[in-house]
Amino acid sequence: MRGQADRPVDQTGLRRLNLSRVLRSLRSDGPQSRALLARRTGLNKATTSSLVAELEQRRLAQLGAIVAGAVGRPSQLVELRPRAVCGVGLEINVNYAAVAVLDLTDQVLFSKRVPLDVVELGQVAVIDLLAELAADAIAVMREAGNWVAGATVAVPGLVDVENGVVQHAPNLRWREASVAERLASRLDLAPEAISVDNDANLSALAEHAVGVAAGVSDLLYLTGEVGVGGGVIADGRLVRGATGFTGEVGHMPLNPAPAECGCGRRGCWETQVGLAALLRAVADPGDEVRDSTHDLELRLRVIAARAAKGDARTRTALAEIGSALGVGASILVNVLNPTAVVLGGYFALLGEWLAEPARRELAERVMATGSCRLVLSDLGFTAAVRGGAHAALDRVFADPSIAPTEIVPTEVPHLGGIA
Amino acid sequence: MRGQADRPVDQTGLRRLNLSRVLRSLRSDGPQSRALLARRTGLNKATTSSLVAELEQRRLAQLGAIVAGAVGRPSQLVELRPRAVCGVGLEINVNYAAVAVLDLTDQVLFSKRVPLDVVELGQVAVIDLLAELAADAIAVMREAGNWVAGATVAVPGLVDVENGVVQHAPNLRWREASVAERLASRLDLAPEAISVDNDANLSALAEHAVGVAAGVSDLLYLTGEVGVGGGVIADGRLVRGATGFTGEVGHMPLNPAPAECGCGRRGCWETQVGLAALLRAVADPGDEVRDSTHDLELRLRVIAARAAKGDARTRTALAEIGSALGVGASILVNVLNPTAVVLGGYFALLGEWLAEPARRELAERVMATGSCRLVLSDLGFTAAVRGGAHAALDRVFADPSIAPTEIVPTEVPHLGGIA
DNA sequence: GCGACTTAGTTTGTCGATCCAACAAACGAA
DNA sequence: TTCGTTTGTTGGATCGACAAACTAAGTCGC
Repeated sequence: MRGQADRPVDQTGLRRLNLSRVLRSLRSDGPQSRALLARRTGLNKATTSSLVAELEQRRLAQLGAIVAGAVGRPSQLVELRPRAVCGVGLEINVNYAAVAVLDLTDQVLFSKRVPLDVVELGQVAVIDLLAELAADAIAVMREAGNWVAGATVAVPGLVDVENGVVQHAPNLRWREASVAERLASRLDLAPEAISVDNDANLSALAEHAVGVAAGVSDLLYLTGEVGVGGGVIADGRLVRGATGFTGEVGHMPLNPAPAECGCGRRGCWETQVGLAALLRAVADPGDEVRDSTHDLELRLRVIAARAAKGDARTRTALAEIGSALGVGASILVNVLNPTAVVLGGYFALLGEWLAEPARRELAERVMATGSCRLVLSDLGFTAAVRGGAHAALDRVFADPSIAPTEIVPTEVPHLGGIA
Repeated sequence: MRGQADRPVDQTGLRRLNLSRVLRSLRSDGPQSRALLARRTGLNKATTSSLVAELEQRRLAQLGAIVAGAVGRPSQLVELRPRAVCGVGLEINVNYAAVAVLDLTDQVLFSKRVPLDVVELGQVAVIDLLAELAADAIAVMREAGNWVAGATVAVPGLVDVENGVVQHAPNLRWREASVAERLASRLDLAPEAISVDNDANLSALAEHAVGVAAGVSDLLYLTGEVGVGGGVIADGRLVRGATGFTGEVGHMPLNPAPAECGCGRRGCWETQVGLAALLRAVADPGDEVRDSTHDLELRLRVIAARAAKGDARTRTALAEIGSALGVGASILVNVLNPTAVVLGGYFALLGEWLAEPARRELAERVMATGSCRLVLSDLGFTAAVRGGAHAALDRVFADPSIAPTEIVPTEVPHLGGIA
């Protein structure tokens, strides 16, 4: 549900493009005067004023404080308008569904997470439940007078982004699920405003936009879940690959011990650093942390607590997994040469014990020494929804003219009593 | 020597963009009528005519055959103009320097290759020699009335593309070489028309543009030289990474036998599939193919001949290297999910024996089964220069208005004798 | 062989977006 | 208080694309 070509062919297209330039400058450079905005965008002062006026009417920007103190006429700041235009991020995972709504300033306006058993419920019921969740959030937003720019669904699996179809999500046991279509029929949103993407991709976007790697234009996101997911951002753009498989890093054949993997192959990286490998390494069967009926996050905290206490087995296991993580990451870093590797999912939760061994391997194996740092995500399990909301908002930043204009009561000028 | 931001801010910028759209459509869709061009670009017929006229004046396009036979008025084809505007590709490698000049239709207008010992000559002498080579080519072009759009130098090493500086080229023993600057002072070209890039990157561009993977927008290029180089194109764009190290795939730690690598580490992929590994595997010391005073291409042909004859040692060695190539490639394919993997350098020359074992490993290890094919480059050792020439021409495709207008004698309309 | 139809390309006038230059507004500095 | 500086607005001027009407040049059907 994307894919219109770049088409600034006529003057209105040019206007769209310049509106976008100004809006994006407000996002990346913060509040600033129209004069500065003009210098930064290379546009004329007069044009900039006109563009800002239009952004105001579309409720995307607003005039703020007046800054005096310097030589010359004081300037009035232009800033992104909070709580007026928002984007909806949705997520389906094995154990839960979630929503988050962000505004243009990346403020969270709404957030909800419900546990559920996706495999048991089945595709249709889950999507309908997600639609309800989304509809609620959208209703709340509209009641508050906000305009909803769009919604993006994060799914752990292979997604045909163009058509909004989940092609294969092994952990959900889904195949060929037309998520966007089904959602569109249940939500009061334009079809092109609804999209679906891989969860690691969206998490990478979130880290790029607001997380620990904000503004980094080349980054690699690695998340430890049931599998191992990867999201790649190169030169500020998400890399999806020819068929959307980019980031299927869990199945790199790296494990020297040819352990069997769920994918049918042997020696996959996942068999070293996946969640199953972690649990097997830190505890025997029957241990509470291996009881999958318990909440994953709680079990991970138990593991973290044991490591903190100095439990030898736990520490050794985490150190080994950290090393394996570093070895795999070093390969990716040599190929992609990112500025930062961001660890998410359980990697972030146990990062305190995983990061150091991983960094050691990286330092030893990476060619571009010193140019890449390894950091832990602080978005936790909300990275995907935030990324989704951000992706939805990106539609507005790319083309601000899709935002509706406020119906301004056209100030009929008083003509001194004449009709 | 690049990096102006995207700046279609005013109407002339819009015009530039539309000129580019038309020109690129001519490249990708071939000769076509103005009416069809208008439908394809989404521009108005009148606008398209005007744009084509300007492209004609800049000698980028020309009117060609008239196509009749269908209902309606016959159409006149518009096509890229051959032999009028050209780009220069340059290459420095360990044993040779090379030039190639291409026109807009990818025709080779000039080509030359001179053997030399780069290490012995030293930076300054080599660059000066390259400048001479380039100056000759440019002189020939200008004599023929052609306009030279720019020149791009391919270097086997890490390049700061922005500033045209070779930061480190181990095989050349170069460090911090201001190639672009030095070349600019010796060539009659604008500084911004001269750029430098990694040879594998440019080769990947060549394969993307004219080679076996023409038009493929997600591809991985792997070249076997002294080291192993990689070039990544994702979504039609070259991926360079944060510091230009993208494609340093030779040093992925994959070799289970921890053989020592030139980089100081152990177990690098290069120690399995690099040229040194090949030569060691196929022949004992003293064998003619290991005599580095001979031309590499000839020695490779000897190896190919032995394999063709059925020599057991050669065949076994090639099969093993092919497998190792496949294992490494599978990792990259899982990460990047390209449509095609193109093998260049010595991989292509010995491709007949390397490809099959490599394909077997790929088939076994790649997640996105069936979506990626492995092919051999047919550009041989000219891939880098061709890619360079293409990169130079890309400046024109991106902004046709940089091409000079032909001085057309402005037809003063006869005003019936009145002064 | 002729008119009806179809498609290619041009001409003319209009619209719209940006730019430029002049100007008003509001302040600091001397 | 005056001068210089900077912000933001106003009123043409310019330029590029578009729409619609028109000319050109063929095919098709009878």
